[in-house]
Amino acid sequence: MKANYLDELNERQREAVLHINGPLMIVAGAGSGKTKVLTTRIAHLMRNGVDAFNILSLTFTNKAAREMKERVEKILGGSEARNLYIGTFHSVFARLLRAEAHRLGYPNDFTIYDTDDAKSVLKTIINELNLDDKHYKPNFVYNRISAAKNSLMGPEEYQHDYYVQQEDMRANRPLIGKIYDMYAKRCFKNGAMDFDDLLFKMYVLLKSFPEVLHKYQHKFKYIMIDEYQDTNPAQYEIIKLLGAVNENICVVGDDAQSIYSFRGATIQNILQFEKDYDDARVVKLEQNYRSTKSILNVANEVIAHNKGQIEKNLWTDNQDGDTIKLVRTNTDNEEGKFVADTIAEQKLRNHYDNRDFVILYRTNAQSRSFEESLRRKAIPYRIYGGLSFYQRKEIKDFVAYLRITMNTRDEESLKRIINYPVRGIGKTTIEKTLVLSNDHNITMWEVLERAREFGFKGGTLEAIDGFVTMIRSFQAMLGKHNAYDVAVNVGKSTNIVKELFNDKTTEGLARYENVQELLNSIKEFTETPDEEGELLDKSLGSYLQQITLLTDADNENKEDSDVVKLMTIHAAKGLEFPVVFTVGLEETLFPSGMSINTREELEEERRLFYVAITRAKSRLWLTYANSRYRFGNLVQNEPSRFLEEMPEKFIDRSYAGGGAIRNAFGSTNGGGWGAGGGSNMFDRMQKKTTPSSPQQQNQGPRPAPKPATGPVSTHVPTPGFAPDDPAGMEPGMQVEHQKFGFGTITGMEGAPNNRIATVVFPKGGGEKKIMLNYAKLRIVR
DNA sequence: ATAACAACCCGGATA
DNA sequence: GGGTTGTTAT
Repeated sequence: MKANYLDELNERQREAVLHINGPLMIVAGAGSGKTKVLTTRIAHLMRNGVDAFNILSLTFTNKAAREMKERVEKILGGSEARNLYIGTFHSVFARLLRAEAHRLGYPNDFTIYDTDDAKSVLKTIINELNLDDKHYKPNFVYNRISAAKNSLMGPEEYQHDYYVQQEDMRANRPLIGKIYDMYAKRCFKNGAMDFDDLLFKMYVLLKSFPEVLHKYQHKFKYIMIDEYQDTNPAQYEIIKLLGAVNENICVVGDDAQSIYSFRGATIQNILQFEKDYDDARVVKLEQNYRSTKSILNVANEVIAHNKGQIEKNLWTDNQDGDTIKLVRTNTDNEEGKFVADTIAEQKLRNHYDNRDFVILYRTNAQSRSFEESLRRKAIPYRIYGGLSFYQRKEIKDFVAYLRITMNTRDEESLKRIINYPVRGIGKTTIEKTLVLSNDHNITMWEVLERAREFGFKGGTLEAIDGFVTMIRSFQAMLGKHNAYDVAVNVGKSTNIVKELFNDKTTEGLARYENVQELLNSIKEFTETPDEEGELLDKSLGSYLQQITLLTDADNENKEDSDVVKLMTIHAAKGLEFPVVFTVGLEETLFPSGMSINTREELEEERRLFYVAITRAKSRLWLTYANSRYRFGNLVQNEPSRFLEEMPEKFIDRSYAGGGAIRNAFGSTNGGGWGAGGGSNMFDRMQKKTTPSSPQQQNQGPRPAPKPATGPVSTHVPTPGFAPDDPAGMEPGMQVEHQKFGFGTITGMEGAPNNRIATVVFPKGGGEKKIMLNYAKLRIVR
């Protein structure tokens, strides 16, 4: 062990580390060395005689857990760190529940349903109730149920809670309680828990079985919680229960970075900590080691617009650094192009690698224009988020076989693969099985097992028996072979691997490779020592429960490859990058149009902006576009209100054109470039510029980012551009297009209600087919 | 049964 | 625009 581990800490950090017994709250500002303090504290506890087996450390992401474990190991040197119980709330509780599930009537190998599984179950139930799933949208219902569970409200209470019922009535969806009830029963019948159940049932378990609570209270004598500001009431109550005896609870958080209220998190948990534990020690980490003064000052001033923060003054010894660059472009595509150009330029000018850059956006859908522009410039990139590996269809299909092998109650998985690959068990048979299972109150699997008895005949009976025999053969393997051998056998017996192998299309090839990758991951799982806790559980059931809790970001193998990263701001929390582009800073997008109705919502958006800013170590670009495509049509947004909240001193607005942005803010016509607005004004105030590409402007002595290619498709529409009725358009006419500029209609085809014009745009890339219902054209003459 | 095509929906962030 | 679901044609 490093003897001098305390020397590497500043005074505040040391204070936090040295506190051993009793409740402790560490208020850790962005970039203040939070992880270092947490890991050093764990090491310090162990140094002072605390057994690793008695330490529980909970995080929100697998990545944070992994990192913490590695760093503790590094400080301690030995292998003792292996005995620590470090993991995400969900994965730790899944493991504990796995050990205790029988008490709740669940199989120990219960299935964990991800969001898609859960919504699919909900859709089934909604249809069973003869409700319209356009009105009772599974997504909406799921969110309601999720919120209920996160505040520890079961179906009974939900249906009898006056306030909740009022809400559902007002939303004209009075039957959500009924759906919740059926959903809970269905999940139980299926032997399945969804993500929220992992918290909810954990609470129920501890509350209902004092001996279980007692056991874990004495096992986990020291508890640490990372990102405490993101805990929800369920997590809060569980922590409180577990820590009630020893009260050795150490929470770390930053109220300024609370961005998960949609997941039920309540900022109250951190604000109230001192009231919950009256002898709590509070330590504030206020020195930032990450960012330049410019960046930090901007961040501080932005967050100061929120009310009711824990008082703190984040400061840094780092140098002033560059100003923050504010960039306005005409369209989302130009925004993408600007960012790609700037990355290329910065790589040359300041010798950055691709891995030094991150592009942060509010919504995943924004990634498209950046992907395109990066690809065009041959800059390698990777998008984080979106579909996780385990959400791909071919993987879910394969995993469904494994799930049904472990847990035959799992109806969702059964339905998924009962006729995949096709084996002659069609819709009618499945329906019949379903009805029988409901009538006799048994699982579908039990119906299939007793198919003959239930009157199935001929080819159908044969097919069913074949299926049952096959699944049983997998189950028989479990005792004698490891998870990998079982999985390989599943691939063979079902013919899935062969079938994918024979598919020579590009997608088929990718699917085949994905399944191979799945098999590899199972192999790796069975062969490597356990990551988390002392439970050396290498079973297939354990594997299945873990993978559902993995996200895209946990695909770490490409972690340090030299690529530009693209992700949502949410996904970037806890990370840092030398150069950050925060994009799409427009009203209705960021802040989201859905979160501007209450102060609470808006403040959370602002905290999100704060998180985005504080990811940057040395350079920060903020970009926004006058107009962008959203759901297929062009919309125009004003610059984000957050841009007004930044101190002028540290901002370089010359990229955007200082006049232009101020005009947009003060504009009475409201639009970024409405009639007589934006572009006109912009022209007037920047006489020397070419109006076609405002993002390339360079006002000061500072060198401009010089995009390598000229503005090919950049066209600034005529002031007052408004589309004309397509009905009046005929070949020969001169028209104007928002992007392609002026052109001539040379041909017309298609039905009267869906006419397609052929238009030649001399400056906009030649001949194009324009669907008149979609693209807006202005008739010039 | 599958492929090709039309209709429809989406409002967001995640373990 | 893009992804998914439903419908129709072969």
